[in-house]
Amino acid sequence: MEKYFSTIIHGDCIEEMKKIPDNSVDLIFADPPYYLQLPKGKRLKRSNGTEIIPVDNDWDSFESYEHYDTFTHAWISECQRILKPTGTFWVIGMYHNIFRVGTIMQNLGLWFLNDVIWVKTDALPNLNGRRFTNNHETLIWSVKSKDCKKYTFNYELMKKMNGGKQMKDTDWIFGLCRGNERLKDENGIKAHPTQKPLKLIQQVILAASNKGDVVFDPFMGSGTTAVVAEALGRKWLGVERDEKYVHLAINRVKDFIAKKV
Amino acid sequence: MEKYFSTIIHGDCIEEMKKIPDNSVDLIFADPPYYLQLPKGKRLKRSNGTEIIPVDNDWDSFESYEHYDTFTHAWISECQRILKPTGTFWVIGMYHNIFRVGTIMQNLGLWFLNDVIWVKTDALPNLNGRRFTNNHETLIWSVKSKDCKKYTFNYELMKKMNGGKQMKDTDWIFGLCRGNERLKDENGIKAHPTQKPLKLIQQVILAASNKGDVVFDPFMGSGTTAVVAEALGRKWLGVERDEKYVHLAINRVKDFIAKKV
DNA sequence: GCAAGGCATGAATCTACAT
DNA sequence: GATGTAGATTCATGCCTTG
Repeated sequence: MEKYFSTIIHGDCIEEMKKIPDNSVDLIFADPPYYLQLPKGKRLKRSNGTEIIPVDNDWDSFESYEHYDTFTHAWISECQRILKPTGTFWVIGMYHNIFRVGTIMQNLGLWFLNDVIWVKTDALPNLNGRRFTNNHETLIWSVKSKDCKKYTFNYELMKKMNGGKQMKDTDWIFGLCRGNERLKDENGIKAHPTQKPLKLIQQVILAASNKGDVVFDPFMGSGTTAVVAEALGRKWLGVERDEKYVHLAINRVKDFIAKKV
Repeated sequence: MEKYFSTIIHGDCIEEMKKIPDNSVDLIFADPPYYLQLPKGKRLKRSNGTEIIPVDNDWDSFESYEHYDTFTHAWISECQRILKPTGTFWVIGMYHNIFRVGTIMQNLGLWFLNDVIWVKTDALPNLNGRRFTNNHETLIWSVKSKDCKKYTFNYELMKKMNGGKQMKDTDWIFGLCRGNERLKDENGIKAHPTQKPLKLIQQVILAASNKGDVVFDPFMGSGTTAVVAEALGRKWLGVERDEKYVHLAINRVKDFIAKKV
């Protein structure tokens, strides 16, 4: 286990998790593919003619709900296995996928503590006036099983961060990841399509882990979990399937450590 | 069909829906049992010693997730059948049940428009400091199938009600049903454990139906959907299994009509 | 240097119509 | 019916240019 810490493993998360012992991580944060089912190749345009770049990456493509469910069941059951009885497991998603994710979690015996709503402050408006603006994502917060009562939750810290009042599942109000925080490629284009804001992950890690705890992320992407865990003195470990993102995340963490020292 | 309008049918909603023709209702609002899985007989107490009355009614008891799913699949597939291609179907729930409900809806081919968050302004605080305050419920808004594009949505009205800006899925901020609005029995105790606020149902009906449309509610409970539909000039129809609530709702609607005239 | 305004852009299940 | 093209539509934020 120890040899792994503070590294991003390039590989399939299910295969890599199989190498991790039972009951060995304190906190899991997972940002899996959402299976958006957007039409391939079609681009929505703003009135000024600029295009909206959708998430139509290969990693978000599945043949059917059934295929998505099989994949989801596989990685979630590994997460459940490696999670300590005192640990907690977070998954983020949207209405496209979160209901399926939640059902599979319950079927596996994971026990829900909350469904937390990340309310966005600067989401893309609905461009055709046929729906309500899609302005939030949902985080499911769970424990390994119903009888896990002694999980880590820094209630008082959350209360303090919320101005002295008990933090609610709807008090998670953050902007999207943009500006200088958003990683860009050599052409100035966003380097990862779904980079999450530091503040969001920070709140998760502060709420549900302590210094020295092991934080695991099966879909490391641009490495936000790694940077926040490193900054907050947690041990961490991540898996990422796409080599391009592995390099992105490793460099990001290196940069962060270099600037800190 | 016509003979049914503006009535509350006493019976099992699945059996009663079977009598309703295909493609015949414009809007369905459903507030099904949440399957809270609270321990029977246990009562939480406030610090002043008073008891919190939980929802532990028989209608919320199921043997297992599987039984809940079977029941859910049955009533939702009937709703899908009776819904017009131009109509929309709303279901409200919490983290205990909404993920299962959403998965079953997707499996049946219902297509999601939004998941709307009802943010409460006066929810019960978390009493033991082991979770975030549970401050919202989730409404899934859907159409009969993916290809139903011409559904009713009063976009401009919603925008106007939201101060001239596009209404978001997180702009649904209402207090709980309390005070004079909350129905009481002869002893002054709440007459129905989960009575929904008028404002919430009003926003649903205003958003997704027009005058003269048919609104259906398979779990009528205290009759909130009936009262709002009546007030807004919609035709309506409801089913309720518990005879006590049927009488409650009928009297409530009668009172409402009497006061209006 | 500072204020004002221009402009780019965000996990998006788009709609209507013609062929 | 399936497929392709044109069209209408939006809000908050932050960086950058201009004055």
